[in-house]
Amino acid sequence: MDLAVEQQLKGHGLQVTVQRVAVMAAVSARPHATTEELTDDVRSNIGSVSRQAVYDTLGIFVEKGLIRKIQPTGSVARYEDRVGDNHHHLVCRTCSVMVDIDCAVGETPCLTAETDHGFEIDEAEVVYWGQCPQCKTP
Amino acid sequence: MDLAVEQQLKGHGLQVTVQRVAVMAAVSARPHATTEELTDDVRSNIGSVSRQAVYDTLGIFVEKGLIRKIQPTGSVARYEDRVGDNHHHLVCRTCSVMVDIDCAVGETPCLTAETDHGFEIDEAEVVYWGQCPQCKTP
DNA sequence: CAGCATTCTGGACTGAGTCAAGAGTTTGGC
DNA sequence: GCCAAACTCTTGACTCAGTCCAGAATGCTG
Repeated sequence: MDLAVEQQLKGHGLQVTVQRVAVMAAVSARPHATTEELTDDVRSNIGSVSRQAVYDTLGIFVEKGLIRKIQPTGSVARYEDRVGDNHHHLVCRTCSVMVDIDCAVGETPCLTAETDHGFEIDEAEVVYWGQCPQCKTP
Repeated sequence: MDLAVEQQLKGHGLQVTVQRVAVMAAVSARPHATTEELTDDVRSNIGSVSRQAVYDTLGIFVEKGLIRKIQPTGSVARYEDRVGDNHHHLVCRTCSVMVDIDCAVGETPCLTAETDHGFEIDEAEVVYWGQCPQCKTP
């Protein structure tokens, strides 16, 4: 699987380094993790990384479309490796837990606004706010 | 119109102060403004405010449902007074300009995921990413 | 108009994220 | 295999949004 990551990186003209492979692995292993969490995970895998390397790597991955960055209101940046499919997120207002949710309306849903304001829309990001099962007290 | 704001505040058990009225006026006058922009607007209206008063007031208004806070990935917090209706946002990836867009799918759209994961969903927030007319160079 | 609760002010502080320069790795050509 | 050039990582200083706190000021109720 590291081989697959290497191919991905090379395919985008990026050098293959232990840091990058570890960051990609961390994002895959723990979806919706914050930069700090990812840094910790990478450290426990390869010993040490600088914060800057993680930020840098995440930024490049996002730019290349390998991962997605999400930042709901009131949260710090989070990353996930599910790209290309059309899924959205459920966020608990109380505990901030975030879960994936597949869009029920087909391939690229909610893009019904496409024609407005002269914008050229390339992505619809949907966040559902509510209470998770644990937090909605009975 | 200040009277209406006063009624709103009192109705929610809040004291009426010049700062609060001015903050509400600023949010109404300039939708999608950042805290800094709002602070500037308030200052030019009533002379001076502390940053803390603005943060505090905005926080209370959001909590009471008088305004809405939005924070797309990579942006600082922004506020708007359009609440209750169901509209979404178009954000330009290049210049970060943000415009309102009415949902084309009816009253509370995109809530088709309602049944999943045991969440109790109360709001669907939709952000369309793309290029605004100015930024999509021809 | 007096007293109390709420709100505002000012200043110090936190923490995510950025910048920049130099050291260390990768990589592709020899 | 080896070397230079390009890329990437490290380190440390820095920015900036947002928070915390204690004391002063203001709005509200009787």
